[in-house]
Amino acid sequence: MKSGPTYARVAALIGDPARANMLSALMSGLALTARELAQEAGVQPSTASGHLKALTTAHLIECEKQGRYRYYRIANQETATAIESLQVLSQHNGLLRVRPGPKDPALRKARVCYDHLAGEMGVRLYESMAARDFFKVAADGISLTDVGEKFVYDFGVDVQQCNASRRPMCLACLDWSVRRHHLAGALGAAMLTAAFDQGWLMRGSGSRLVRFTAAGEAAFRKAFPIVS
Amino acid sequence: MKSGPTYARVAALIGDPARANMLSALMSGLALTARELAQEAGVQPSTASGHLKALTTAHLIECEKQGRYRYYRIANQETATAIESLQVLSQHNGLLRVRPGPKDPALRKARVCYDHLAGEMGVRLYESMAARDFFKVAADGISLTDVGEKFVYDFGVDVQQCNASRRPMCLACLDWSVRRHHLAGALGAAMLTAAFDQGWLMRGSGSRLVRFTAAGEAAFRKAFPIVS
DNA sequence: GTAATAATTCGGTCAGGAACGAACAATGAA
DNA sequence: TTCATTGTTCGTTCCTGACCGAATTATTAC
Repeated sequence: MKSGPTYARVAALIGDPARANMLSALMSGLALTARELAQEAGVQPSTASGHLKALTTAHLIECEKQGRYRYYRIANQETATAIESLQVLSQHNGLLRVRPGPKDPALRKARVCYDHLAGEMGVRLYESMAARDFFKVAADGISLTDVGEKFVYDFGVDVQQCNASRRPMCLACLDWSVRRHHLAGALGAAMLTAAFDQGWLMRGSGSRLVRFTAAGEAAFRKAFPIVS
Repeated sequence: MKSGPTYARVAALIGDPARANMLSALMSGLALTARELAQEAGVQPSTASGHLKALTTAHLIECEKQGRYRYYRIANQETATAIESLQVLSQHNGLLRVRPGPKDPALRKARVCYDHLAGEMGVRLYESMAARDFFKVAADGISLTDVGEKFVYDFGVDVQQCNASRRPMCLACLDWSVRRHHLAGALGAAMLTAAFDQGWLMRGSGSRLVRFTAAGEAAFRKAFPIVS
């Protein structure tokens, strides 16, 4: 019985540290370029290319060409579920390291996912805007409606500049801490910048952590009410 | 970033073909000896010993000493869940091999899990007996009550001989096809043998498949009614 | 007591695959 | 056009870890 079960190959793919680092980065829901993933894994681009090819042929990730960039992302929900269950398993079995106590709820509440807002507040922003029909859902993604465009303009976002960037305008990014979506893409980044400019929040001690000021949180909740 | 995320180590452990073969065998819910697992993996006992040590220290499996045997089993539900999700992922992505069409439902209905009955009929047997208080649940496992002992005696099982064997008498074995329990252990094996002796069922074409005769299925359903 | 079996530890061999650098192809910017 | 940047392929090096066999320990059978 030389060859193992079919799932052994998949587990071996996830089991390599470099590839696992790439997958972890992609678990943010963002699509990243090959170079960014090489950086994330701490290997040379040539090495990363081989890993990305292996992951792609196994259908764990998929690739989208945009100009000279290649954006990679998690291919399907099954892959995300498998990685999540492995995370759960390693945290459960690794009795060594405990989750940070007071830091964790703060991170769950609000953090930066690369350059946009994630956590509960990020989910609130997305769902509040979605409930008010600021987004238009198309086959290739989501985009702003007219009223949505007016809203983000009033919020302090230069819509023209967002459109000009090569980056996808709007992205619905799955939030793995709360299992719901938040807003990513150029618009997500621009809105976070606008919120910073208005003094609503500041970067916290950790690299990903952001903290709302008291007045900023009140203003945020008013600007993004929960609409049923 | 040389070292990967914590779950990479777990995935790598599962990713080795020999270890994956062992885990697959243990996913039956049975506790197996080191030698049986070496056989299952197709490696020498010395090699298997190293694998088992690695899996044990990672808390993926756990070991119980009984005389000169060491019984290994899946350590916890998190491990089983992770392996299951990897199975799902590999089946979903491996577009190559399709599940056998007509064979599958028959296997779901009734099959042999090593030496006892599994599948829907196995679950029915266990749940029917449990509903009639034939089992007594203790901290270290389940055992027969007095009425249960009388029942299996009438069924044609030599209870004395079952007790004499070193093997655990009763085991509740999780059935991965229906996510419910069926009866394993010495009693499970003896009851399957008794059912064979009564001519209720026969071994099917596949090694694990068993088929009920029409009369046998009727008698089985009468002997193990669904009690609410 | 001796023999037999289960399981582990240790030392040595060897292949798979992860890493890098160099060269090349593709695309966008000057 | 020329240059810069992204990403891939190829050839090479090298190290981890999977495997086996022999020896050792522990337990049961005779």
